[in-house]
Amino acid sequence: MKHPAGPAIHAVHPWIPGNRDGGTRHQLLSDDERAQLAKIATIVRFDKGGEIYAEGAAADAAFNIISGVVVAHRSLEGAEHVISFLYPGDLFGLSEEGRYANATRATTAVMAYRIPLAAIRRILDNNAGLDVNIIIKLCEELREAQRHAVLLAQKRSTTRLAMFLDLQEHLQVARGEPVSEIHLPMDRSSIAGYLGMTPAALSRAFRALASRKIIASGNLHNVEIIDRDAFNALAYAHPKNS
Amino acid sequence: MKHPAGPAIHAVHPWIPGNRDGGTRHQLLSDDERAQLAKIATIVRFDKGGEIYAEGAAADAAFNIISGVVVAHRSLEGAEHVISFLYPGDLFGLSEEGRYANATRATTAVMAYRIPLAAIRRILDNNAGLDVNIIIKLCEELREAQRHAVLLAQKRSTTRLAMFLDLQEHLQVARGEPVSEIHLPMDRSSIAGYLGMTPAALSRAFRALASRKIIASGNLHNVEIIDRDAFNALAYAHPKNS
DNA sequence: CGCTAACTTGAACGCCATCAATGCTTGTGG
DNA sequence: CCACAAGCATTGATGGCGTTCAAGTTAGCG
Repeated sequence: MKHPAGPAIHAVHPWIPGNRDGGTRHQLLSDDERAQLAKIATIVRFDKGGEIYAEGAAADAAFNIISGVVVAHRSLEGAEHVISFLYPGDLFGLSEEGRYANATRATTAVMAYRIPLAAIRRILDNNAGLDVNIIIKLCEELREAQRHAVLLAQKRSTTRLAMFLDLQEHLQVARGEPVSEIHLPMDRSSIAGYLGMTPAALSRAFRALASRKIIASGNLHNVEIIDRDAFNALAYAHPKNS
Repeated sequence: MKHPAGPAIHAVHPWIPGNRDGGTRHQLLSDDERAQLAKIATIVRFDKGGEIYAEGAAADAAFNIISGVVVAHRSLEGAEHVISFLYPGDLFGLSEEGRYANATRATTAVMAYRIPLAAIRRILDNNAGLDVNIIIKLCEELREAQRHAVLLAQKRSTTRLAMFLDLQEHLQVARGEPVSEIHLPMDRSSIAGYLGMTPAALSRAFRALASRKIIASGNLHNVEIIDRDAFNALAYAHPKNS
């Protein structure tokens, strides 16, 4: 991951039926597409906690993460609602309407490609192969947003937390990282914002799962699932899949 | 709307900066694209309450609504979470992975074009102009899913209801329908499922808004906003827009 | 016109928000 | 390397709000 060849977009393929929950992400861009994008993209760096763009600002570029984690959020009168967590291989700053629909902030140190929107539009108009891949990526983001909504509709905070941990674990698998422990790079208040609850409630939810011997967490950013059956009973109240 | 020329997809344009909340939807397909799709599409009809496809079923076709309203939902152990309401001009059955990710049901009588997925893929590969429009549509669906998540993160049921009514009103404006009253074609339990609460709580929320003279509803499927300022104070706790 | 399903209303319980105080850890400067 | 400070995370007590279950009412459909 030192010297990447250019922007990289990862997604699971929406058409090819994969194993339901073991869906692996593929690189969507060909080598020359990456090279083409690399010519117009610049590499930008953000410190931990740094703002990438503000909600409502004029949208002039999209971003493609090289390393680090970004959190997309909207601030609504005091409280901050987290829209999504973005990882390397993700593309953001695209699904807007002339202006950014939400703010983004680096939740760890971040390196990213910055791709001017005008260039993207130009490529979309000329290049036939690229846009199908963007469609695939958008489908993935859409499915994730809908999963997020399902998560938020749950009433018990332990259920929401279990579903969140399950989601993070799946993402980790898809990225090809080891999964003995679930890694949570973001801080507690970001997780709370994503789950639609307060940090206090989130802390209690962690404690509840830990005291029921379902999870164990040494440090703040790592969680291990001990009782997989009890965990699944919480997280999979819904899709009878797998 | 009697004899349509073929499938029609409506969406607000994500790039052209429109007036923020007065965003009007445009027809995304050219006449010959519609004609081309009409050749491979069949018209199907569903009774009120009829299932269009089940969650997890093999996805073999997408649908484009001609008339009526469809509700996309996922059943999680008893409770039914509503993902979205789909109106004429909407496209669904697309953002999946070989299988449908959620079930859909006609919440009113529905007429729709049924477009085999294989045909869509074939067109996407050959036809350069069509896929940009699908990207636009996907961006719109994505934004809506994210708005839905923001709505679900609200704690007070009256806030969620107000945000929902606001959303429905905007959709009605975008469709070019009169807006003196907000029309709600779906039944209460579908709305409750969309808002992540029980029908009982939804009923109380309606009553609360009515007794505070913010809304008035004669019949079950029509609501009028009486006190616009108080309504906006509830529904717009967040985007400092327009 | 009667039936059935949907919606409303009521009472009690439980969960989460709130507010505030304490404990921990991260980073900074001595 | 240690001490300190500032944020972040946890914990405690209380109250409000929505769920639950049940009964009553309305509306829609044959």
